[in-house]
Amino acid sequence: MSYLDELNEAQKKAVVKIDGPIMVIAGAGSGKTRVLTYRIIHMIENNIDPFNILALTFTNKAAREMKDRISSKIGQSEARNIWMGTFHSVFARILRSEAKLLGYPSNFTIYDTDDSKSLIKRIIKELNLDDKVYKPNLVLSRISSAKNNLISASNYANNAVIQQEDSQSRKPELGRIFQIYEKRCFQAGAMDFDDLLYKTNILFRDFKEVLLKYQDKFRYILVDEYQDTNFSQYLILKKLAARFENICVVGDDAQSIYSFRGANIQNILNFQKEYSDAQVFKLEQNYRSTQNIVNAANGLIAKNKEQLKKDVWTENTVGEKLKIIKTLSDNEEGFEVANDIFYKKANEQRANSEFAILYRTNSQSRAIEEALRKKDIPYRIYGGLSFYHRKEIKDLLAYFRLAINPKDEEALKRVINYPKRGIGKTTMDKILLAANANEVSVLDVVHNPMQFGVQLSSAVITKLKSFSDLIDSYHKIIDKGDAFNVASKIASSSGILKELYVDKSVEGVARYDNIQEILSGIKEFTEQDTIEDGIDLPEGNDKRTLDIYMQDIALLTDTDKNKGDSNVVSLMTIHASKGLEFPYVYIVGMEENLFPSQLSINSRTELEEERRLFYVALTRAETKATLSYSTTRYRWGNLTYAEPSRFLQELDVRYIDQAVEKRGRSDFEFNYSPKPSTSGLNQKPNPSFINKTRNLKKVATAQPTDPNFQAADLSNLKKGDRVLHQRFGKGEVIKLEGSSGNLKATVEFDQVGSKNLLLKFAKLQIL
DNA sequence: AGTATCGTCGTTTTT
DNA sequence: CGACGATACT
Repeated sequence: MSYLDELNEAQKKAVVKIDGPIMVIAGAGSGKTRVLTYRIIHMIENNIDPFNILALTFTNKAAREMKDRISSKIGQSEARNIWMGTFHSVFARILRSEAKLLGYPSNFTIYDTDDSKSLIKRIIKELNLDDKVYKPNLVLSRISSAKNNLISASNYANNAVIQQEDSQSRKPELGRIFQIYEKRCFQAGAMDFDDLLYKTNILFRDFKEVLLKYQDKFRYILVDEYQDTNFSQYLILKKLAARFENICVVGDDAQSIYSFRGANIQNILNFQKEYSDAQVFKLEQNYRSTQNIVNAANGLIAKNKEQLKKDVWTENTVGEKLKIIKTLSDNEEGFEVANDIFYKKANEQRANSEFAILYRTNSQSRAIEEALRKKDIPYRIYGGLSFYHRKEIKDLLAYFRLAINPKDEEALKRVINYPKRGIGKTTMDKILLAANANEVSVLDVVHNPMQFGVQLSSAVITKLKSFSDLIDSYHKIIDKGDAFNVASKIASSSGILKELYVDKSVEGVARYDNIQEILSGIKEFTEQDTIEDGIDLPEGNDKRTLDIYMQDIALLTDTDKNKGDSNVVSLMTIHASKGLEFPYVYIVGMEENLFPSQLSINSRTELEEERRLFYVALTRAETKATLSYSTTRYRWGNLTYAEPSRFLQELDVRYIDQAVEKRGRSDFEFNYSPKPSTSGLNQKPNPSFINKTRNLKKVATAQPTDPNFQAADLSNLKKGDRVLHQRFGKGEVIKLEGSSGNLKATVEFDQVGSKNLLLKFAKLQIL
């Protein structure tokens, strides 16, 4: 029983109580993964059959790592029988084996967000609706949240309250779009991400014997990151656990950061109400971070109202205080961060892999990357545009998808004219229309357009025929060989390889390389003996065919890819950093309207979520956290002013290196003249630095800066005033907002359009 | 049918 | 800025 000695008292309690409903509230860095792992080991040591254990994690990577640890303690032959994976991958697997009951083929396609969006765009167009009113993104998120709350398309369309809501927002057709969307997915043999959960609920609701089967199988259920589950997931768990009630959820309400995806923090807050005999254990000792980091994070999160009480503490050293870097541009911010890393590496012999740079939005990575490259610091971006989302990869995968599931409409649309086959837009419009009218798959129509009343020239019909023959031939060989064999056959005979090979441009070569990379990935898959997503092959099925490969990667994200333990600096969004830890963490872009995001600052709950996000970011750091902000930043192509984030001021000054410069101080001005700075690192550029590093056009079109340009007293500025700005020229004030000392004006400039200006920065004269 | 060019619009965050 | 769609031209 040596493994129990590796746990503290609280952890031990959470591990040894095997039966009944249990909630573990695990503070950041408190050994949550260890508890989950040891708990499973403990269960197996106590003769619980691994076949009866279901462990749900947030990422496939987390599942794989946990499985590896368990394997190393109890052996792979036992560990492999545990069902372990994300909600999506586990229930996708169940749905595949029960698909027939729902009228789906077991090789159904999983539509990713791009597929869903493209289908929605198509439907909006077919209905002749205005896509400025029915924005595809908005429609998709409406549908998504409906599904996550188990509202079906027909429920949605027939619900009076929803209807009224949608009419009021001038979008009465949302229900109709939803219904068509659902129908089209079904006809294409496709489920989107939300369907994987939604249809699981339907399956368990409508087929009691199926539910019973899985209840009986999964007698012990463990859920990681419970704070980020949504209603649909909650209900699946509730149903599965109803019979034995051996459910253990682990999470931290302070780290709930996925409400935009339907995650409902109430799930964790209400667990005790749900299971009245639930035992609750709290893990409060932090093993990860220094006292300064833990204390700073505690003080911050205390500002949130809604949370379970806990008291995170650490025995670690006090450590260095948090450092705050102020810069004058986003480029300079990148420079300072790269510089800091450079010196830490040199002076303290740190490895690249000890550093992480975290940001709120993916677009912030650019400036950072540039700076790291200049300093020759190797880095890797996690998340962002995933490998699997690159155009050439998606094109090739679309052929695979179509070969596996010939009804897959989105895949077909993608490749029917790539490489060029002379099948254009008009032809496709006719075909899609006919497919819908006749309720058959698109490929059926392609195969025989006349039969469905499509008028086309015989030349086009021949082209269509040869395409559908091609797909048919792929479909026939899909399980007639190993994945690599079939994949390379498709890659070359479809013409994709050739298309990219002849393109000798830099991008073309890169694309060709990417195709080679995915093919060698498939080769690797063909040769390995277990599947890397944390779920092993169904018993008795050890064929390494292309359709199994596609199932394997459909739900993989970039973060899941194991790119070796190469020694590089990690760049990622804060969301992607959840669950990770690094000795040195840089959190960049600590600015109002960026972090917290401007979309969140008007609602208490959303602002609290941003604060939790900051909490997550801070608590990734083991040794030192460095925060940075810039007073200006390029946003969608033009320069904007930025104020330091309110979160900086929420940090207790006792834990930071240098007092945060309070907003409203006069030395915050953009027109900054070099003067002694407290940080040393901060003082370098004058404003020209900002322009030089950007494109030269901007400098050329800008008004020359007049050093004698004086700002007027703006305290009497009001709406409708005409003003003069030294760079933007003349304009009219159309809006004023904010409190005095912090006033923001929206000015419609005659030449350059509308700009938001902070009056304490902007040099304006009233005309 | 295919290509070139222009205008539009947007951004959190991801399974 | 950059992706994408609509438009106009070859």
